[in-house]
Amino acid sequence: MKNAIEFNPYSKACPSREVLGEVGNLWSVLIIVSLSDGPLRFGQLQSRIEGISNRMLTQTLRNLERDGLILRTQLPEVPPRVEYSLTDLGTHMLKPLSQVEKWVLQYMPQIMENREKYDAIVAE
Amino acid sequence: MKNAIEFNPYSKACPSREVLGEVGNLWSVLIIVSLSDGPLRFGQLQSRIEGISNRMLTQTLRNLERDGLILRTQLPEVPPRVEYSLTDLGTHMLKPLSQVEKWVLQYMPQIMENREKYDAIVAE
DNA sequence: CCGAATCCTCGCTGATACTG
DNA sequence: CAGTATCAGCGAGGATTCGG
Repeated sequence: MKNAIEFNPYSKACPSREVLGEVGNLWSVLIIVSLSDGPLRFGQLQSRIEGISNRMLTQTLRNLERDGLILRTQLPEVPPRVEYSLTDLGTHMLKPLSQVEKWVLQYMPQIMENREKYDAIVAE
Repeated sequence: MKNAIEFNPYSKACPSREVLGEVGNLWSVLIIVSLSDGPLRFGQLQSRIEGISNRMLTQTLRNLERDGLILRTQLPEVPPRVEYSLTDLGTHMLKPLSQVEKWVLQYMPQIMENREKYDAIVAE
């Protein structure tokens, strides 16, 4: 498992599966895409991503920081000011992730329609 | 919420958030990308996606079918033969999703490295 | 072979309260 | 402001069994 080519998310124990699940996670996507415009503070993220709990925001930020996708910068001020920004790696991941978000938004109407049809058929 | 432009995953109650979470889900990604080569049967999917349980495979397939991303085709044979294939909509979603998978695989080594560094620092 | 149904558990997640 | 700590619930998900 030394070479990149050997990573395989279809394999049960491969760490790439974990990463794929983590990166694809809703909160991660929303956070990463949010940071595409530039650095944001903890509170700014929390208000932008409506409904994310304190706990989940913290936890997801930590994971992303650990993977090196985002950078946490604590400014020496009072009251504390912490900014989160995308690293180069994070910027790379942003591209495909924002595509996913874009596609979902674009096809939402069709998906909604499909669901209605499906539910109507199943309900009969 | 009639227009596509009005969907917003940053809004708590918007259905696009649910869809984004569902599509980004690990199992969904692996299934959709798996089907990019052509139709696969239930059992084929289960063996390709190592470790997915009967239950999760069924459930995820149903959700994807409901959203209209995949098509379930039951062939009139004995024993039963069921094939799953991507719909046009599914094929559209495949593009960004396979990109995500590709990026993850490509940067896995760096991510692993970042994690080690992070853990080493935190552990001290 | 495909999958529905059931049971059970474990950890994700939210809510709340508290600290530097 | 930016978290950490703790607790409770609840739903995702695995294992197993059964049916078409």
